Amino acid sequence: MRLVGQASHHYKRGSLTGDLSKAAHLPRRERKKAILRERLFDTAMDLFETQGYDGTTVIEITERADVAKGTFFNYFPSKESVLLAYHEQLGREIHQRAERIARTPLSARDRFDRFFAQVSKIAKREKVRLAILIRQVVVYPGLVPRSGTVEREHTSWAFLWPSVLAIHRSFLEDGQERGELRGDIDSATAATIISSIWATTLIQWAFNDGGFSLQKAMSKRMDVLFAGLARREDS
Amino acid sequence: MRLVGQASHHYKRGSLTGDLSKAAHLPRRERKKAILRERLFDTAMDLFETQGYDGTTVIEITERADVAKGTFFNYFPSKESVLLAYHEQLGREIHQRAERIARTPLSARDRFDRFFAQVSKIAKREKVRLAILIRQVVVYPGLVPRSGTVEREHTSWAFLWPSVLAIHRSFLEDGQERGELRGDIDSATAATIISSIWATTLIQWAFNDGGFSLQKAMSKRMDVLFAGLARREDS
DNA sequence: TCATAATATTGACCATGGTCATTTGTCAAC
DNA sequence: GTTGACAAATGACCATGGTCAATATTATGA
Repeated sequence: MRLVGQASHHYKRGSLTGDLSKAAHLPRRERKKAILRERLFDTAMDLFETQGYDGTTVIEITERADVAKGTFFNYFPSKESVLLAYHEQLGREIHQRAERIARTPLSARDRFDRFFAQVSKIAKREKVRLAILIRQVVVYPGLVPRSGTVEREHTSWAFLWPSVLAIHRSFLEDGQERGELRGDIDSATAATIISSIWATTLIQWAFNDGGFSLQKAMSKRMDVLFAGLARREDS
Repeated sequence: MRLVGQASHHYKRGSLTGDLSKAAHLPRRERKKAILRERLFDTAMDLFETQGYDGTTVIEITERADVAKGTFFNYFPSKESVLLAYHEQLGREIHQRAERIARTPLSARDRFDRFFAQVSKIAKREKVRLAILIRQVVVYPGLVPRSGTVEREHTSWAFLWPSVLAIHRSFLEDGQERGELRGDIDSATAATIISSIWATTLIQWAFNDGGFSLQKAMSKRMDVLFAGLARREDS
């Protein structure tokens, strides 16, 4: 238990909602509300990071944020939902990178490799928090995206899957390089496979306290996936 | 929430510990202890199945089993640990099948297919319980096997991974068919990939209330894995 | 049969996540 | 200013998972 992490505070505050810069023109009530939510989020995540999720009580959070216990639940429906907010934030950041990569003229494999590099960087930065997230809510039904048809098919790792899907699709739709991937595999299947491998690798990495190179491990597995398990005649 | 399932009671009782048949010659104390543990396990799982995990309190379990609340914690260190016991039981059953298949003279793909068929059957039988298990503890660190070196590398889905590994290894060590799989892929990597795909597929299936053919879905994904994502020159 | 030790059962007790009626604060209209 | 309507903060309260010292039960030996 416990998962006490070294308190690394290089986390960019204020990124929970992108609106906080715009928040200046909001009515005072709204502005204060947003600020307090942010403060609760930051306080909670900091405590999670230093004391672990289970080792942190809601009262600790609210005392440090200097509000009453009940106030916390005005802003977050549950203790766990703080992690859900974190999950969304992480997903947004990752997806932004993915979208940029999807527009880059590279081979399929190179696009994925670049994506892995980016995610690895983020994972390294978020190590402790990621481990907490994984332990606590990764398979949680609350993370299942309920929107689109395709999305509904995917159950966990909501924060990776859309990005992988975007990259894979971009490749298929990208006339100039069509044909480098097998055409008979639908995007959803490919994305599911890739992100499930990612998920497993990330879990291993997080629980291993970052004891191996995430990028190398993932690259090795992608080698296998690209080339296939079966022995090839032409080799 | 809730996950109320149709109460399907075709679950073989008394299989929590294989010793229960032998239990007849145990001293009375030991025998009673084993029986009570079994009763608590069965009662708990039945309630989980009908009312969901969160919808069942420990008091409900103990009242139905006609003991005091504290007694429960003499037999299980936590409510969740009932699910851990279930997880182990499931793992044992699956692994037995895997070992038998590993000794069967079939091609690599056929061995895996047969294994999938078996697991699919078990999954169908255990549908509700499996969903509960997944929701509650699948990624839980308590499930990480801490023994062997290789095992420690794998983080979740402990109940699938050893089986997949066994089959894959059996194939590699099986002289008569060596060469059908690429030889440069180590067993652990292959097993990780396969079981992570399995995990994702199972999660999707369980949360989809068994709304698609587990076997077909898995087969499709294995096709991709065996052939590889990259376009092949010789096709 | 009794005394003693070993073990199992019990329920009062605690900590904590979460609820909700009540209180406090904010803002606009007059 | 004063008032009233709305929103937010508050902490007493509840439910439940888990602990533990006290009690009851069973086994053993004389």
